[in-house]
Amino acid sequence: MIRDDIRKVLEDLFPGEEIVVDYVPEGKEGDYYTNLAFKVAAREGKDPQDVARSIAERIKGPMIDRVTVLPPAFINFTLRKEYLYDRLRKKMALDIGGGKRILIEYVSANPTGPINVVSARAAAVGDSLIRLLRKTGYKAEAEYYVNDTGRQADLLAESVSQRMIEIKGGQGKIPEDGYHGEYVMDLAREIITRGLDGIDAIREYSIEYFVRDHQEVMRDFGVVFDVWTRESDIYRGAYVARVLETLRSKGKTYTEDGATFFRTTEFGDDKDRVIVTKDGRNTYLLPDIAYHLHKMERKYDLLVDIWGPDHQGHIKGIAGGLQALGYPAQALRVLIIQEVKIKEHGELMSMSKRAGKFAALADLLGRVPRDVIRFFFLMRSSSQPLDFDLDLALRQSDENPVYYVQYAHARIKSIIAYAAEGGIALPEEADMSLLEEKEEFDLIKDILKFEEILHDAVRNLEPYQITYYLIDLAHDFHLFYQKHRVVGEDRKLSQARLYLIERTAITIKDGLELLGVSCPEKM
RNA sequence: ACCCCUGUAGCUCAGCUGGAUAGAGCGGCGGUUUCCUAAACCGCAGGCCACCCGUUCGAAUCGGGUCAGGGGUACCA
Repeated sequence: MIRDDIRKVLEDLFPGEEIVVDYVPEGKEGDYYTNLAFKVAAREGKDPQDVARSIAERIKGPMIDRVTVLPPAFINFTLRKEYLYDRLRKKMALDIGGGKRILIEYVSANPTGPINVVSARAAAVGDSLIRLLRKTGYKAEAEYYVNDTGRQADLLAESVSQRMIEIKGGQGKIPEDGYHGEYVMDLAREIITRGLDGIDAIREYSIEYFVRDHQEVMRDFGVVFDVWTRESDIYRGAYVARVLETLRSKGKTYTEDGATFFRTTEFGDDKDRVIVTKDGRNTYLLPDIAYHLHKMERKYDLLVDIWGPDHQGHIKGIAGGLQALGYPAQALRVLIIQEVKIKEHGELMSMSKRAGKFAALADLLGRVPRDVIRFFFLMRSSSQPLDFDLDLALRQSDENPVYYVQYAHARIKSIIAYAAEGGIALPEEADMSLLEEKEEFDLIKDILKFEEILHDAVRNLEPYQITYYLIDLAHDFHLFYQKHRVVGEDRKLSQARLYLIERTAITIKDGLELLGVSCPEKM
């Protein structure tokens, strides 16, 4: 990385100093800057600009063409052209992970209804993270957890069986906290047609019905999971019993009013949580801790959970559970993805399961192309609530940023094809010293920046940064295209520019790939 | 009452490990095509970065408080 190369030069001059190197804002001289002089001057009580000048004189590096000091005391670096050409020729150093194993669990929607748009956002983020981590040298696996047992499964079965009674002309009564959605009717009809009866058979069929549904919808969304783990497997493997036993023996539980409490307050929770109710049922927390123990025993270097905002309160319970079992706090990272609202005709639509007609991902996929959905979901930081602008998403024009990026790629491919027709093939190597225009350098620097963007995205586990980068890159390409002809009289120059735009196209393609968005050759 | 997220241009949002005149897209207004895709490009207008106090050479960014919006606070998941 260029950023690190510069940082190393500075670290040699100031060992142990925490050095910040960042991009120079548009319109200022230089490419990267450091604020080092401010810190040194503050510490030594000297004039920052004097300090900056004396530091600038001592800076030398093969990548640096010019060092400029700008008030109040910025030290700016202009990169050498030859260095840029050279970097462009080289492969990017993308092995960040060194083969570390990371498990990302996401979506994990209960098999009691269709997948909603918040889960869809988690799917887009999770899948993109998997792609990003694999690209950067991690062994990343995607996992979907299926809650196929417990109270919710019972409630679903009960709701379905009551609907079956209604369909048959009887008087059904759905439990108050049961499932009232229209989809339960469809399921009830299907079960009647199949001639199934008895609550166990109904439960099993209903659960499998939604597991299949989730698998299909995820496939349609282009999201592939490596492992589908079931809660029933966790029980069968006696993980639940083991967790309970371990917590007890370590004194992390106590009994009150007949219920068993786990001392989550020891791990920063605001109150202790029940894990076994007074009538002897396990709450969700216990099997969930057991599930995480199951993950841990599969030997991952890091567990990542992606949850919706409604699960915020459970972090302490799970994290505390793992710590109580002897695992370090850093072994688990929980990402909370904020909510999604669909906006149509300027109005936000309710996302409640019953009221919202686009609450289900399958419905949204029926109206908006997959590429657009995924791109839009990845345009915001996960920690930000997201308003999905349906009108903009449906516009197949310049205003839609997905097409803006894809178009840059298609345009490049078209130019390359045009050049080939005229007898100028895409060169393996080119004389890059012919590239001297500002727009050309901007493009080269953009391409090289990709490596830095990926590093940042990995560090923050935030793929949305890639989305912004791609819009930026596409813009700089379009700008270059507007000002300069690629295929022209000068054959050597044409080849150099072809090489440059091909590298641009590859970067766009790689970037879109990380987002799970397609990259058409023609538009 | 407590916990989490948020408050930046008319709208949707970047920027927040503190740094240079606060950026982009959309919307508004005005331009660009004898030429490789106009799904493009350029210009103009538009901001007490919610408010107050503090830390600092320096605050949209960090800390405390206030106000406003959303979500969560089950022996449900």
